[in-house]
Order: sequence, then C-alpha cells, then structure tokens
Amino acid sequence: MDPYGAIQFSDWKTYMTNKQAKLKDQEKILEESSSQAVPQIFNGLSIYINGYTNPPQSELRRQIIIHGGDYQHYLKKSNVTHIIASNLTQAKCNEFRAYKVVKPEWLMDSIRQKQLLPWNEYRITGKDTAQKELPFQQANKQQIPQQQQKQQKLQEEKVEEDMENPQGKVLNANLLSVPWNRENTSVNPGFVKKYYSSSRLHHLSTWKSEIKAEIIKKLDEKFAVKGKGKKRKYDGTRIVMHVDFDCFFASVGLLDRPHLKDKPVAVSHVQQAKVDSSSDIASCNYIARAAGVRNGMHIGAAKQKCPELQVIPYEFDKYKAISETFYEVLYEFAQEIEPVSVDEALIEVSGDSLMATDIRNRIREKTQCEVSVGIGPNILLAKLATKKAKPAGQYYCSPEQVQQFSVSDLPGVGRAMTVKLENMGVSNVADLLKMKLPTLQSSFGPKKGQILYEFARGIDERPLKHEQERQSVSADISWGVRFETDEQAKRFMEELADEVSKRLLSIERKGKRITLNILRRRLAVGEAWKRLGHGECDSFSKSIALAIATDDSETIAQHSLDMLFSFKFDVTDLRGLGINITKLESHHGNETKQQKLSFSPTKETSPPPNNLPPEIDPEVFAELPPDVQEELKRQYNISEPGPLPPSPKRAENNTRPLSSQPLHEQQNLRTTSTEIQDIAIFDTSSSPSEPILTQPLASLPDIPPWSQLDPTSLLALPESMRQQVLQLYSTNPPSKSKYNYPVQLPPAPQQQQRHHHHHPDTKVSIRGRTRLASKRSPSPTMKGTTLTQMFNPKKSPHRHPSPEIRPPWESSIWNELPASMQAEIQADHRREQLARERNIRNDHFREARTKLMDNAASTAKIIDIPLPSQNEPKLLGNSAIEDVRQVLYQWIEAFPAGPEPEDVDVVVKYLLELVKTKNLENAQLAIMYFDDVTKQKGTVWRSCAKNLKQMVSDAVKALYNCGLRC
DNA sequence: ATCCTCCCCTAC
DNA sequence: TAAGGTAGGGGAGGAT
Ligand SMILES: Nc1ccn([C@H]2C[C@H](O)[C@@H](COP(=O)(O)OP(=O)(O)OP(=O)(O)O)O2)c(=O)n1
Ligand SMILES: [Mg+2]
Repeated sequence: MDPYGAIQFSDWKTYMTNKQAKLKDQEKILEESSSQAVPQIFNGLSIYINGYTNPPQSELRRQIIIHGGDYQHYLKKSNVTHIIASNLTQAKCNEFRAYKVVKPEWLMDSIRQKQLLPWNEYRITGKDTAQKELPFQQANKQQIPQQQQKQQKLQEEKVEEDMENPQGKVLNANLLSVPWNRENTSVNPGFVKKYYSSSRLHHLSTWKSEIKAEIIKKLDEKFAVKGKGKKRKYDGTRIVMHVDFDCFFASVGLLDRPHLKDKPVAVSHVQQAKVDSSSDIASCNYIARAAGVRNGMHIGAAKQKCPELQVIPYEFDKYKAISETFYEVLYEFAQEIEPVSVDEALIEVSGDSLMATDIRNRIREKTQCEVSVGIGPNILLAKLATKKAKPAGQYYCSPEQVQQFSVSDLPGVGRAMTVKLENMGVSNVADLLKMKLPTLQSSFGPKKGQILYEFARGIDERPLKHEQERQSVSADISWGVRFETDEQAKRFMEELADEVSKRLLSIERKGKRITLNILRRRLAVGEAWKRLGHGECDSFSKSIALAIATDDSETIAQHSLDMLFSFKFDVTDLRGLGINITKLESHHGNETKQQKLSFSPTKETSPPPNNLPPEIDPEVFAELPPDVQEELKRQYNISEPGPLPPSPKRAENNTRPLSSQPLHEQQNLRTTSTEIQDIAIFDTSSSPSEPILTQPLASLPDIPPWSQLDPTSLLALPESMRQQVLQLYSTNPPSKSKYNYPVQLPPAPQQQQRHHHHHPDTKVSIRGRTRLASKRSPSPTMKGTTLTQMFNPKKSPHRHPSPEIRPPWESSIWNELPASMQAEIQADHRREQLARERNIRNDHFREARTKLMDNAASTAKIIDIPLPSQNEPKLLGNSAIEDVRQVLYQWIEAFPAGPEPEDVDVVVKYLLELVKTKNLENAQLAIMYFDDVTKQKGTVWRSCAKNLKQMVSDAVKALYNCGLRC
C-alpha cells in the first residue's frame, strides 16, 4: 500500500513510467515490498522483454522487479539497458543491434548466483535466432471470406428491408395508457433519479467506485502520516484471501427479521410475487438455494421452484453501512486490498487459516453476518476456494484442486466463453488442461488464451489491483425507457446528462469524449419479457470528441441530444439510453483550475450570442475581438459533413441455442470501421493524381482562417478560452465563406446489435452486429475534398436554415424509400437542417434507417469527430501539454551537458507529429517552454532549442503556409 | 510491432 | 407491477 504512495509522490521517473502502462505501479508495489528480502542485483537496469520467452514473460518480469530492476513495457530508446528474448527474428535482431540482447538464462542465472553476471555470455546472436515456431498467433486474417460473407448478408438484408414493420408504436400507447406505467417510465419527469434510487445494480457500481476512492484516500493519509508503512515481504508464496459475505443482501435483510431466518428468503422489489413476476432476485439465502433459487433469477420463476419463498425488500443504506464495517476490519488485516464489490474483497496477507478464522469472527461480531473466506496462493485459487468455503466457512485451495472445477467456475469465464469452450469439447478444467497454449491463444487471443492455459494449471500471477485512475464515467438506463414525444426524450436526456455531470463534478474530473449509447427496440418484436424492460434491442452508439474537457450538464445534454436526434429514430422505439464520458483529463493536471476560472460564473446572465454551440462558452466568446467573433460564428454555421456511403457489413453472433433467431452460427464475423481522420490537404502522401485534391491545395494560400489569429495572443488567453477557439477552428471549418478550409471527415458511425431473449431461469442474450461501410478508408472522391465541396457545394451555411440545403429528396436513395417513409422524412427535414449533425450523415442515417427498417441486422455508421484525436502524438506516452512540459523539464535537467541526439530525435518527431496533426497549439507551447527552460542552460541546449524551433517553424510554414510565432 | 478505436464480455 | 448499471480487460482490425 505504501509503496504506492512512495512511487506516486517521490520518484518522478517512476511516475512517468507509470503513465506508460497501467500495470506499472502494481509492479512497484511488488518492488517496494520485496526490496528488503531480495538482493537488488538489477538495480539501475531497465529491461525490456521481447516476445514470448521460455520462463514466461510474466515470471521474468516479476523477477526483474523484485530484484530491483526496472521493467519496461515498451522499448524506449532512452532508457532500456537490456532486452531479454528467447529467440529473435532476423528483423528484430537488426532492430536490437544497439542493445544488450540476452537470453532469459542471464537473468535466471544472475538471480541464482545473487549477482549480476556478464551479459556477453548470454547474448543472442543472429544464429541463435532459431526460427522456432512462436506460439504467437494472429487469428483471423481471412478477410476475403469475410468480405464475401458480408456481401451475402447485405443481400439478405435488402430483401428483408422491404417488409413492413408488423408492429407499430401501438406498444407504447398501450403501455403508457396505464397510469401506473406512466409513473414508472421515462415519460415521468424525475424518472432518472427515481430509477437510480431503486436500482440495485446502480448501487453496486456506485459503491464500488466509492470504496475504491476510499482506499485511495486511506493510502494517502497513511503515507502522509507515517511516511512508510509496513511492507509485505515477498517470499515467493503469496497468500491471497477472498472474503465474501454469504448471500449479502439477504443476510443483511434478515438481521431485522429473525423470524425468517429458517425459511427460504430472497431480496426483491416485488413482495407479493405471482409466478409471472419478472422482478429480479438480488440475493437469496442458502435455504432458498437448496430449492433451486438463484441470485438474478426472476421472482416468479423462483416462486415456482420454491412456493414458500419469503421475499424481503432492499435496504440499500444498511448494505452500505455493513460494508463499511466489513472493510474496516479488512484494512486491519490486509497488506494489499482489492475491492471486488460492496460485500467482497481480495486481500493479500501474511497469515494463515487462523487469520482467516480471525477475520470471520471479527466480521461476524461486528456485523452479525457471515462471511466466507477463500484462501490460496493466488487470486484464482482464492476465488475458487470461496466457492468451496461457502456458506460460513473457509477453505484453502491448492493449485491441483483447480482440476475439480468446471471452466465456468473460473473467474473471467462467463457465458460466452463457456459456450465457446463447450464447442471445443471443453467443459471442465481437466479438459482445459489438455488444450495446447497455441490452440487456446488462437481461439481466445494471446492474453485470454494464456490466462486460460495458466488457470488450468492453477497459475495466476496477477497482482491485486490497486487504484487506477478512472477512465470513464457513464450513466445508462435501459429500463422503463418509453417515450411518446421528442420532448419527453429530450427531457430524459437532460436528466441523464445532469446525472453524468454530477458524477463528474463529484470526482472533479472532466472528459473530452461524449458517447451516446442507444438501445432501440427490435422492430418486429413485441413487448419486453421483463416488465418495462428493454426487450430485444439493437444497439447504436455515436460519439463526439471535444477539444475542451467538460463536466457541464448542458454541454453534455446538447451533444447527446444532437447525437440522439441525428439517428432519426422514432422515439417510441427507444428502449435504452446512456451517456459515457471518456478521455478524462488527468486528475492531477492543472488545467482544471484554469478552466474553472474562465467558465460559467455569468453564464446564465449572458445568453450565448446567436445560438452559439454548446461548447463555446458565451463568456469566453464575448471576450474575443469582434472580428474573431464574426469569424467564429461564420464558421460555426457550417455544417460538418458526414460522408458515409454505407457499405454494409453484417455480423451475427448467435450464441443462444434456444433462439428462434436462426441460424447464423458464424462467430466473430466482425469488421471495424475506422474514422476518417485525414484531411487531404494535410495528407502529404496523397497522390497528386487525384484531381480533387488540387483544389483545396490551390486555396491554401488563402490562409487558413485560424492562422489569422495571432498565436501569441492566443497563447495569452486562458487555457479554456484558447481551447475553445482552437476547437472551433479545428472542428468547424468554414464551408464556403472566404476561406476554403479543409475539413476533417467525421468518423464512421458504428452500430452493433444486441438481442435479448427470455429464458425462464437465466437471462440470455444474443448479440450480433452489423455494419455499413466496413472501412472508411478515404475514397478517391472524398480524399482531399473540403467539407463545402463535398456536401454543400455552394450553399450558404445553414445557421439560418436555408431551403437551399440539399434536401433529402435529392438523395439518390430517395426513390427507393417507401412512400410513408418519404413523408416522414420530409417532416423531419426541417429539424435535420437545424441539427448540427452534418447533412451527409443524415442522409446516411436515412439510408441506414431503411436498412434497419424491419431487420435487426443492419447498421449504420455514425459519429462525428471534430477533433484530430486519433493517434494523438505523444512524448514518452504523454500528450497533455502539462505532462509534456514535465518530460521536457526532466530531460533537460537530466543532461546538463546537452542532449543525446537520439533523444532529440524523439522530441523532434513528437513536435512534427503535432504539427502534422494540426495541434499547433501544443507545438507552440512545447517550443516556448523548451526555449524558456533552456535559456539558463548551456549553449548546447540553447542551440538545440533554436534548432527545434526552426524545424517546427519550417514544418508549419511548409504545411500551412503560416509562421509560428513564439 | 504497436498504437488506437470500437466494441464484446465479465463481475457484482 | 418494477427499478436490466457500469468500469475495466482485452480482442479485432485499421493506421502508422
Ligand atoms: N445478479 C446479482 C448478483 C448479486 N447481486 C447483489 C446482491 C448480492 O447479495 C450481492 C453480492 O453478490 P454475491 O455474488 O456475492 O452473492 P451473495 O453475496 O448474495 O451470495 P454468495 O456470495 O453467498 O454466493 O450483490 C445482485 O444484485 N444481482
Ligand atoms: Mg457474497
């Protein structure tokens, strides 16, 4: 625990490395905790492991770390001192020529002799690289067959499309005509709050987050107070305990209901259950389990199995309170702790089964509830042991005993994997043991394959997960979602956005990507089998990248609504909605403060001039010079393109034997669309033979609009303001106005499908997916086009929606649409014009919609991404300018006499990449910073700075014909 | 080879 | 009646 604090706050270099791989600080915990016990023979060495090795990579890595070495996940020229490989391809051999490349034996022998042996005797030379078959497998690569299959699917779709949707929105009307249904669905204002207050799964998720945060806090306090705390001594045999309440909710509920203790009991929302009740059982006691009742089962089904089942209500507050007591106890015993759930944790201890008994006694004493403890030398075995320990017991599981389990008992092996294994003739761990590693890896991927392989042998070297920065914040609801009107949907989305915003605020994070997830009822399918549930659905998603991280409710709502309505789905078909915020900016970054400074105090009192888009803060806008304002407004009016000629793909993954949905047994028929990122004008590799390219190029001297902003004054702006301005320029290029600015094509949309089916006992779902447009590699006609040219050749921007905007009925597919749909689309057209979604995308959606009409299997592509965000340039893994500055600072400080050429290379590459990806802002900031810091340094550094500046400046000039002022 | 994105899958 | 949420691991496949 303490090692975490130590690395986090004391060792800068380690900190940086941490950012390169999430696992890093886990290892550091290991390193720290073991440093006393083991000779630190690899101190100062930085070791990278290439490919598959004979002692497996994980073991080598562990050894390196516990012996004081620095394990590198990636080959970084500046720090790696040794590379370990069992065999090398010729290519690798060449690539590694400059390194000390050694066999694993060097490492193992050194450890055995407790001293660093000369690496020369273990070096790998070219001839050592026996071309042994590597276990590595690249699955698939059957692109041609896939393509053909997809084509076939497409054909099928076309046929099915023409059928009329057998059911209308009557479903909703019927449902919502009942008052008590209205109250409990999304048509009711305040539904989001109400729903979450009753959702057990929501509570489980929230609690877990809270517990994680709590643990971080405790670690920090401990670190602050004691400096260093106790360490786990590493002696090669871990003891992991898995502590888990028996039937948690049920047990807690029984505390106040002792009279029910000897009866079968379940926790559910529905007390007076009839056999058709579809309420879930969250938890049932072991008496009920003896009758076949299970957690997650529907109460109706449970009552059938066990008519005398007693149902008790949820008591969320009690669960949380008891959980807190539970964790307090565990903190006393644990050297490491990983929260699994509100009622369940993994701890690493240096104790035995006596300690487990202690723990159980303490928890019983303090909570009156029983926990069971699974003990093992690793996480896998501890978790398996818990199964044997329950109820109210403890158990030690040794590696051999894993053979007694079935594969579905293995953690991480769920329904899908169980089925897949079943199809391979593997149902027990004993069967799994017979499978060869390469076989498993080719079926499940290198990592999952390896895990399975090791699990079958009782091996599991995963360390307990310590705290990791949260990567996403989301809110989804797919129960009770029923709308009659767009207004209702809008209000619901606003509530949802508000929820997300609150969650972001509460953890003080902001995110740069908003993803909207939609579940839409499978057309041609009736009501959900679960009351007010989502039923069989297709799932759609669309995301947007922002230049400025946000936590603002209105911003999130606006974007989400834009995305939602861009689908042009009938709101009565919506069954689930979710907003996910990702690309969270670092918690410790300092930009947050800056943004807060310039945001919102007067937002409400100064309404956005001229309907500024949500991402522009009106206040910020107001501070801009008038001419800049004008330019921004003009540019923002321009619609963005969504040029997405649908080239459908279809994939289906049918895993449910009972499904009436046939037949496609093909698995993983999957293709991925990618976003179009390139703007031809910046695409220096574009072939000049593409005529269309020449046009925007010719317009280049016209000065890209943003270049008219004085970079210096831009830099003087507060961070948030600057980002907003820059975002405008980079994501909302002018269409027609006086600038002919190249446009970034929006990424292709994705859609995936999801079918849910009912089974009396277990919830089963079938997922399949389909795509249109497998690949968005720029088509010749699009490449290099401007937005304007592509979609709105000569239309005025539609800030004032103009009838001149190409109407849908000009679309080439218009005539293919059924008349009813044409009418509908015409009705939609006005809103469509207003939508900030790009018209081409809307066209695309319209088409997608037809394809989706009555068959679940088709797809559209969507999504816009205003930002050049993919493959964001990174310097040693860092892209945030604050981090980059720190890297630069560290670098400069580390080499007082001047930089190593190859390091300069790395920086140059990074800067040029920034320029190429149009992130001139960061390029400038980095250069300025570098300039600054090197001012006090020797001539070598100063001239390096000068050269860097020149180089970047040249690049900017060459690419954009404007100067870099700094 | 490795990154990144878009998913699916899993767990409670 | 009923409250089917959510974060993170990792695979597929495109980009580089
Ligand atoms: N499908 C599920 C599974 C679990 N839970 C909740 C209620 C459980 O009490 C709690 C803990 O889950 P466990 O898997 O640990 O199950 P129990 O604690 O109920 O039983 P046991 O651990 O004895 O198997 O999470 C839930 O709401 N829905
Ligand atoms: Mg439990």
